[in-house]
Amino acid sequence: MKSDTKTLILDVAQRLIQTRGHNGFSFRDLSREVGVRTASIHYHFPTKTDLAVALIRRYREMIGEAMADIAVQQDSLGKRLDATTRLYMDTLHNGSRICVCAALAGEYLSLPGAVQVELRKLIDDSERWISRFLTEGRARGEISKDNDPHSLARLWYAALQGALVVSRAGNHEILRDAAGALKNLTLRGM
Amino acid sequence: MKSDTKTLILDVAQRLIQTRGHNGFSFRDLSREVGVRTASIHYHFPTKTDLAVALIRRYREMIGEAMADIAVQQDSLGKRLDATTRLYMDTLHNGSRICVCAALAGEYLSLPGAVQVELRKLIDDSERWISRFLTEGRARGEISKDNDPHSLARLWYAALQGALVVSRAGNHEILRDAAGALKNLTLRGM
DNA sequence: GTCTATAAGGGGATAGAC
DNA sequence: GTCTATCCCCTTATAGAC
Repeated sequence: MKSDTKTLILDVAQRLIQTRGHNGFSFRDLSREVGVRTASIHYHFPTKTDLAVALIRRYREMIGEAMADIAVQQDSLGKRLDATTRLYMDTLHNGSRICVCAALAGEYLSLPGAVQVELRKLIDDSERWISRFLTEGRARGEISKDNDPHSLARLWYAALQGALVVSRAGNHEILRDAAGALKNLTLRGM
Repeated sequence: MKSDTKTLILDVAQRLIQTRGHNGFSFRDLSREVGVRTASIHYHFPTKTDLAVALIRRYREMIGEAMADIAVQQDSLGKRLDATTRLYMDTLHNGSRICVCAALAGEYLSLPGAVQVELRKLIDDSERWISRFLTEGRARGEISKDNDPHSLARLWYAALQGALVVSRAGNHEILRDAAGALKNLTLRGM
């Protein structure tokens, strides 16, 4: 059993960050939900910064695995973009969560330096995965050669992150509409 | 002189929300920067919720005026989208701020109900302005009739908000690249 | 690994003097 | 309008018993 306290703390902390942000939860909140005292949480993660860093690192690995799965299971650009969009939709529909990236980036200038560093790695990684999908799709003629896959990847990533954030506060249809419109534009005429 | 304490409090609070988020600043922070004691801030805004609500309301008016100016000064869809993009770029380059919308939406589930309500109004308003630009542009034949202006407006708003958030934490070129790519896709072949 | 107890400071908010 | 003084609770974090 690796479903021990340490893992449970990370699970709960991640959900709290995705719903309330880094400054929106405390060790006390964690304590209540995990079922141990705050001192026990400090045993596993000496400081809140240690916890946040470990959490982002784990999240980055999870995203990496999910995107690698998509790369293996989906053979066309259209399907890969759909699957990526679905990944974000699932996040939103799982307790109104947004991506850890957008949640933390929103309060970026209040974050400890070590957390900022991990966050940048998460963004770089995620952007690279979408960039790879677009580059491979372009090589296979699935989108116009006029497109710069790197800029287009940044657009996709920004749009997905932003749609998640705005959808939660506004209307959940925004994510579906925005992603649908972007897919149409990306593959138009192909 | 309307540049009184109340206005100064709103100015500083807005900057702090745009850089650190709602849970990332305190009355003490305001006190230091405005130059009055926290009790004086409570005189102008009894609770932090009152302050946030007033601030979003004012921000919404400012955005409305800026978008109305764009509607008057720019006569083509391309120019209007460029001017809107520039509005967001200016925000990012003014002390690494993001839009009040994205800053608050990131910690949505930790916000007081009254603040959530004001935030939704801000999102609706902003989306409507972009939707109007796209609808008018479509009627003038500046984009394909295949586009649904409403979905496209949601894409534009999500992309701009997300690009701002991700750019600040990652790389400021993301906003330029994402907005450039989206403009190309939107006007492609026209 | 988890607990109790506690430190030292920050949080929003109020009463009442000036 | 702004101040001092204060309330009461929450915050992260540590020491040391079990």
